[in-house]
Amino acid sequence: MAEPSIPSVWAREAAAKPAGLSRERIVAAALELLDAEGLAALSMRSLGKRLDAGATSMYRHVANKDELVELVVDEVYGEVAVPEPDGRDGWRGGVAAAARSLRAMALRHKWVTGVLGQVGLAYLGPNLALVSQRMLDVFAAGGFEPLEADQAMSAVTAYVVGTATSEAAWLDLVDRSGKSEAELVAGLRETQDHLNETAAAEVYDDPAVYREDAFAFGLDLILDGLQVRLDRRP
Amino acid sequence: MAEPSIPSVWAREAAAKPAGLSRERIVAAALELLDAEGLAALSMRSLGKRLDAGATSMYRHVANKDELVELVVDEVYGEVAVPEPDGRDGWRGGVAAAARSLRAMALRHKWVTGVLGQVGLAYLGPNLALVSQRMLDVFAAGGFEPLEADQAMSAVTAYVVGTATSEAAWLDLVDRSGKSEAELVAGLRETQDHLNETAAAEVYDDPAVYREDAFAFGLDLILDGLQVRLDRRP
DNA sequence: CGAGGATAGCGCACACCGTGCGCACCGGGC
DNA sequence: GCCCGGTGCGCACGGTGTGCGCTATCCTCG
Repeated sequence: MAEPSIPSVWAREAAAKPAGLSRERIVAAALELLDAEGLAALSMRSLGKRLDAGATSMYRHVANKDELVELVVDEVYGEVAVPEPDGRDGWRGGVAAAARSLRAMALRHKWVTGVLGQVGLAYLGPNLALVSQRMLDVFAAGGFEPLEADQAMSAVTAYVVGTATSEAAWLDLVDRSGKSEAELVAGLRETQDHLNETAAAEVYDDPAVYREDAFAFGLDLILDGLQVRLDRRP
Repeated sequence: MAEPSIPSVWAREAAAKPAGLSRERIVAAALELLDAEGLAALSMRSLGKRLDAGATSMYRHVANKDELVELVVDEVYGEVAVPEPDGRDGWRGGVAAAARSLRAMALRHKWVTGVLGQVGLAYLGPNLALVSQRMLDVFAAGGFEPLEADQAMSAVTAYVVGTATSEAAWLDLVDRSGKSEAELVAGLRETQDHLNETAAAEVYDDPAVYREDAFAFGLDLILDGLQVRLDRRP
């Protein structure tokens, strides 16, 4: 108010609203929108609204909606942490940590798995490539041959992504239903007569804990399988 | 041609164009369309055209487009073959066969993985439920406890679906590009400097064989891991 | 300082989407 | 013969991604 007019105007322009669009700002806004409202709620129009921009203004900075989404996917891949090769937990600890980090990312951004199924990422971004490379390094440091390392990495990521996909879909269903996870399980068990599979899960108080244990179980299977392969060496 | 006229007319009505819409006919047409042109090409309008029907005529038989898609998904799950428990290949052979069958189905219908990522199948259809149940039976017959069997099945299907998702996306990209798989790999290796992961794959003449070997590798990891668990028993 | 060209943003328009609604028709029971 | 439940359809509405051409702004060069 009573500030000297010139700097205050400048400051307000710069701080409150970055004014100009830019690739970064667009990607950041899209990420916010996706996290807050899900994949279906991301449209160029809604994104424009969030940026105080017109519906087609983003096309100066981004070729497609598809390209935009790929950029956001790569952005969140930047959150995945892969330990250094030769870390003190060995290859097994390193791979497990990376897998958990990937899973955590996918559950933090429940829409990613939906995108992975939909769009065959045309050009994998730098962050995704980095994660792959670093996982390969961990396997290599563990003594796996390049071909083995490649296939092992594919197996681990396929498992993690597969798990996360089904979990994300389930969680999405849960909070679209409005009920709690436990209630919904109970309800399903009534309507579907054969579901003795999840019957096994009822010993768990907390469904989230069950899901986490199930994930760890499957991950251990793969890691044990890799260990077997290592032990069979000359 | 020279048939008695009355039965021939009747036959033509019944065989050539079933005339009336029905859930089955709609689902069958949707499946054809999906297999032929992919998920993006399925719209109520295009489906109506294929059925010589109006765009909204299907809504008498199907609640939603989402429900329709779920029906089609369950339909193709009917193609998945799970061996009898106690088959002569043991639990390991049975699970492997089921996994291969599931993978083959997903690659025959490249759009399914896209759907699995998108829609949290609200009510799993009978065929899907049957496949799950039969896989559980195979594990049970192999001596796994119910909880273990449940988690093992989840792990295997997560791995298979995860693999199929990334393969389907890749294959989709391939034939959208118009080039051959080998050409596209070569092209990508030039633009992306770090891809020494797939570098390992170049020893293979046939990319399809590589993909199959990679799948078998990961599946064996899981099965070995399960064997370890079994051997560790009292 | 003034002019000119690049570029960002926007509004409009187009073709397409899922789907609610009410009308027309048609086959079977009283 | 009449009625009536259900089937199919056309229309319309609000939404989508995005191509196109206008305007306004800002940077550069004379």
